[in-house]
Amino acid sequence: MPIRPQDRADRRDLLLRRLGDAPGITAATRAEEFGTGVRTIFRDLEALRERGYPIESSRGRGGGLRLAPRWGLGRVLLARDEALGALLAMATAEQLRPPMFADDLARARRRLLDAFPTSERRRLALLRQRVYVGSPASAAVAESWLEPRRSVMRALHIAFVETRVVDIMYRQAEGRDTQRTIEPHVILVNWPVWYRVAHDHLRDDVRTFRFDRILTVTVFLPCAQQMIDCATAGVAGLEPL
Amino acid sequence: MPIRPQDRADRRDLLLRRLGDAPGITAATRAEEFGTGVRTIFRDLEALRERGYPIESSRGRGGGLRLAPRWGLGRVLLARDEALGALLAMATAEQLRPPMFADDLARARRRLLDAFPTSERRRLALLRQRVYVGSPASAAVAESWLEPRRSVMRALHIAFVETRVVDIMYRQAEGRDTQRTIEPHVILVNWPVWYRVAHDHLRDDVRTFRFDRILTVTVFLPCAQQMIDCATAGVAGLEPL
DNA sequence: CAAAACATGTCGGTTTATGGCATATTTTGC
DNA sequence: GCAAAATATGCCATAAACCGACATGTTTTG
Repeated sequence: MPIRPQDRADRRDLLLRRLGDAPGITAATRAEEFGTGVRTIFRDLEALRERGYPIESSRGRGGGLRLAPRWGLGRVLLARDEALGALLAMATAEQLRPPMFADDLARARRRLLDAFPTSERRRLALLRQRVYVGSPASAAVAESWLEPRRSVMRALHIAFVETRVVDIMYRQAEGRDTQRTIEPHVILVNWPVWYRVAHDHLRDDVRTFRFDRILTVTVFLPCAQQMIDCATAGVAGLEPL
Repeated sequence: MPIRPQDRADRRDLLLRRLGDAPGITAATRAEEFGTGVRTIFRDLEALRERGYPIESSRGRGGGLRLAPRWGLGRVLLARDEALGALLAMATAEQLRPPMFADDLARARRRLLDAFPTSERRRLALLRQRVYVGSPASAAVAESWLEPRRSVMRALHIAFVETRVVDIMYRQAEGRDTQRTIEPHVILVNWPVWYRVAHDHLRDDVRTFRFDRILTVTVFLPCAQQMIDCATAGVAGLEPL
């Protein structure tokens, strides 16, 4: 079952992954596997090592090749939204002050940020400081927590990472619904209740809004004075420009 | 200031990033920037589009190229430990049941897992289920929380992801120190206090251990009956095989 | 000591990538 | 409406690279 990678780069990526997957295979076997010459495999190994992958080899009978076992992942390809979700999750976790993996986490966050275009990097770097984990909700408050609407959450998510101004319809504790124009600043977790801390334009004050009490969201698009009701229309039209 | 990428793959990655960074540049400018022909740039564009990157172009005066602005990061290169840290953070954040970015997060987690060698993937996929966020610590307990030792945490981190058996020296609430042989199962966060839930071999029971009360850690290495005191010797010797 | 494996050098043939040119198409400015 | 500017595509000769094969050296194991 020889594999035929399309590209040289392809072949090298594949080889790297195989080396991590199944250690101890000889170069000759790999050559057969990829339908190529042995020399090519060694050239690939050289190139990979030059790129910094710690490929180990043992000579003699029973020898073979392997990628140092606790090393390198191949490349991780994340779509933008996935990377954003990951960043937010990492920001949240960091707020819990994990004693165990904090260093690795910080480095991973920086790497993830580096993958964003420079124009966004600065903005997203601050995102971490906009998530807070507070003291937990009282039993009574936690009791009343409902699953928030997905469509509302999608819109709030975007408004949060883009720091856009939104109009929301908010159901107050007494049951009255009011319209607010707020500037989303900060997310606050009083577990299991999630809040948004925002500047309320109407009251000119900082208030907290429970996610599950936000009924509809309207995002203001700065570029076109356009308003798109994200709660009903989805977010497809949100591409700026 | 022409840049000279080493490789064709390199050049294409660079081009992709530039397209996201600075939109609206013309192909001719890019060619000059990379010290290559215009034709090559167009070929690169073709290849990148084939790979699925939504590169937009506008013709005519003032036209140019750009990557659709909210799209694709380039490749994210994470070292193994960084990826593990990210996974753990994401697991922790997921336990908080974030209403906002849960979907993206789950997808990102899967992508990250896919980058691990198949042998580890299954094991790491279960890692998510071994992190719990419980009800928060009482004021009295939170008050007594100390910063745990870094060296201890490093060792515990490894023992956790590898599910190794460890010997610990544990300081009980009354101040007595006892030696335990425990099997690390689960991490429990009663914010801000982090616990390890583990099976205690001596008592044959499941107990919780506060991170800040664990004084030393000794990790058992299954392969060589060897024991390495990670709290003092670091973890360099932990490479299995 | 011989076999097995990694590692490296060289060489000729082949493949591929590249750059230049021509050309079509779309958009914009005048 | 025309010229200029830009994307987009095809073709081709050439230069670069890649590759396989062979030779050779080195390390490890039985």
